[in-house]
Amino acid sequence: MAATLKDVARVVGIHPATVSRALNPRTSHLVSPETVAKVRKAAEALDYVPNPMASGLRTARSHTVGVVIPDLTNPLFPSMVRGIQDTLTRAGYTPLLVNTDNHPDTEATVVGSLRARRVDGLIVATARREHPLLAELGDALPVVLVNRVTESTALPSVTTDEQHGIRLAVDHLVGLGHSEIAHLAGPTWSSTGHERAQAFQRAIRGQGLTPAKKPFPVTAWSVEAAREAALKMLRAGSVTAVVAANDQLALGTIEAARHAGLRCPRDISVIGYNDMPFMNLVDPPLTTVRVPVSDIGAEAARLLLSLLRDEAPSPVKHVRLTPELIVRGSTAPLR
Amino acid sequence: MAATLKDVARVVGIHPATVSRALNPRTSHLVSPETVAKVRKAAEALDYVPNPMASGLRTARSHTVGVVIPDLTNPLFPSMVRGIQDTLTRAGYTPLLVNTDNHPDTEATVVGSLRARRVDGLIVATARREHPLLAELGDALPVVLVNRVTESTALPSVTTDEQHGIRLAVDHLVGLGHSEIAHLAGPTWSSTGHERAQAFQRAIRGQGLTPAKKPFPVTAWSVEAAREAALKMLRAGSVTAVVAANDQLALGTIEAARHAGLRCPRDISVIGYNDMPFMNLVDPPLTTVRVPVSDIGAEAARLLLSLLRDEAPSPVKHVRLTPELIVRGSTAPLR
DNA sequence: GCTCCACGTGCAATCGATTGTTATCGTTTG
DNA sequence: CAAACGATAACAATCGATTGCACGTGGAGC
Repeated sequence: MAATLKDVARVVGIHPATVSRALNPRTSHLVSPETVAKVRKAAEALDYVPNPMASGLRTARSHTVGVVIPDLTNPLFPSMVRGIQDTLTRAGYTPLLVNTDNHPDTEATVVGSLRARRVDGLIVATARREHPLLAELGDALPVVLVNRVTESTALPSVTTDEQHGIRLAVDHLVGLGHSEIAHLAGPTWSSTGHERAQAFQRAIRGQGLTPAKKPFPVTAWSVEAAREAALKMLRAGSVTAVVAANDQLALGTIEAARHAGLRCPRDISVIGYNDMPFMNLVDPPLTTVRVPVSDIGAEAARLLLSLLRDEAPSPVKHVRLTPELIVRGSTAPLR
Repeated sequence: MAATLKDVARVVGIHPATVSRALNPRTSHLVSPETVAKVRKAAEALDYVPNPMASGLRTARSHTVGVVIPDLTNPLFPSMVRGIQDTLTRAGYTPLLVNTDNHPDTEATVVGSLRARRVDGLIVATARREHPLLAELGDALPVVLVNRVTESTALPSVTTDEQHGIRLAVDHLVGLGHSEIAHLAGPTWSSTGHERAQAFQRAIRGQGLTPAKKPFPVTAWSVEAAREAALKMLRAGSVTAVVAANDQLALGTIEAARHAGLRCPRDISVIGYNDMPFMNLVDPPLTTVRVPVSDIGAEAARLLLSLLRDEAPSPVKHVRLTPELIVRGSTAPLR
């Protein structure tokens, strides 16, 4: 049905190989300009579209990139995926999206299916601090980590400056007069959870305060997990403000506070992290650290593309973007 | 690097063609059980994974499906996409996701890229009532519409019962004592906008009421567009309740009401449609018609898979799922 | 007037899997 | 005893694009 190189060649009256060279920008200098013009015209007329399976078979490159995320329905990821998609597509690559649901087994399966599809590279948003699989993958094909990183191996990554983000949050609260500030930490297996917790300690000490008791890490990045942990935290001691490790945890904290008879922001201030969609419309509108999610995706795609282009192995590169504080209604001056 | 059929054949000491037949469940009956067993073992040992580009080239099937959505960052779609992904993946197909941003030109481009990739079929969530491109596509390959349908041509589809959903909303409001109920309609180019508007008229008349003045269609499914249209609507006459054509429009309506000095639900009740994530956390928690978004996706994928399997053209099939009313805080009895 | 080179193009092999046709073998049967 | 048969498996062609190599032509240089 669809036209092939041979069809174009027949129309122009030349050999298919010449048509191939003429149409490929990298080799078209080998063909006379007149022939190139004729080939272009004929290809256009036949609406010739190269068959990626044929060229992929020959060149062993699929022009396809695997994108591994925990779960597309987590509102953090759609923007990131858009950033990735837009950048990859513009460069002629097709992203293949898979979800791991944060299960290492599922991850192994879906990554397997990506490799079966012969993806040229991977963008991985599911890194854990300990993550043996990633080391393996990094040896086999270009891999870029987004958002989270791993300690298992050195891989290029695009992340944000957690240190800075958390400091913005803490400084904001201190500026409002708070001194009894607690951190509801993310899962410790996640680099973001870990780094934000450390950044919190540093920021607090930087303000001449002492960290509230012990850290309160949750087991999952979910509203439900946060609710329970926050309840314990609130019972554990007097706290007038909470820096949550992400927006879900902040929402859970607010619910827990409400459950404990505290009103936010009147009795307790809460700050989130990420600024997911609709966080301006929840009750109360959430003060949060905004992460340039779409840019992270775009940057990761660019990084991977550069890896795919270069033959020579380049030094492992880390890109860090800067978050900003968005002040809304969930934080208020200490009364 | 990776093992091929030939490698497996060499290990077993037979011809590659036989290995191919042994490994393919559809042809393995042509090979003796003992050979099949030996082949399976060798394939396992070499960790042979078939090259989809090679088999796709030969069979002219990519085992790939295009999924065309307006915009992944619209919270309605991630769930739908998950439903599609999970179902397709289980069946050995890989979804290729593209965004059109509701631009027909962008759509033409991205659909073009899908066809260049030789997708075996399409799942399209961007149908407009007038949509010439869809007729063309439907002739060229299997296409299933989701959520929205078109009048340009008859294509299989998976949608919800708008009639029923809107009736649930209207009946709820009437039950609360409202009689001056308006509809903030979606764009008329969208079948959902159109059908919900018609369903509204019917439901109102079914309650023995008269529809409030004229319809108020917005130009886009956005909070901003809704805000403006809702302002005009509120000025146009007394209204105690609004059925919005989707959640974004409901949010815009609530903002407009607030701007006009009305409190929701005290002075005005508002109902949304879809029940996007976080609609339980906005202020006030949104009463809305919940659509089984993930099921829609899964059902569409199943429908497409059946089309891909059958050689014989089957009659065009339409699946309709039933929505339900979720009552929250944005509706209250008429005072 | 000859060699040599550069340029443009053709030729043919190749990527890995699939599939229609053919060959082989052991067995059965008239 | 030969032909026929069924079951396996080998052979070879094919899908469409790419690419190393060979070939021919025309022009430059001596």
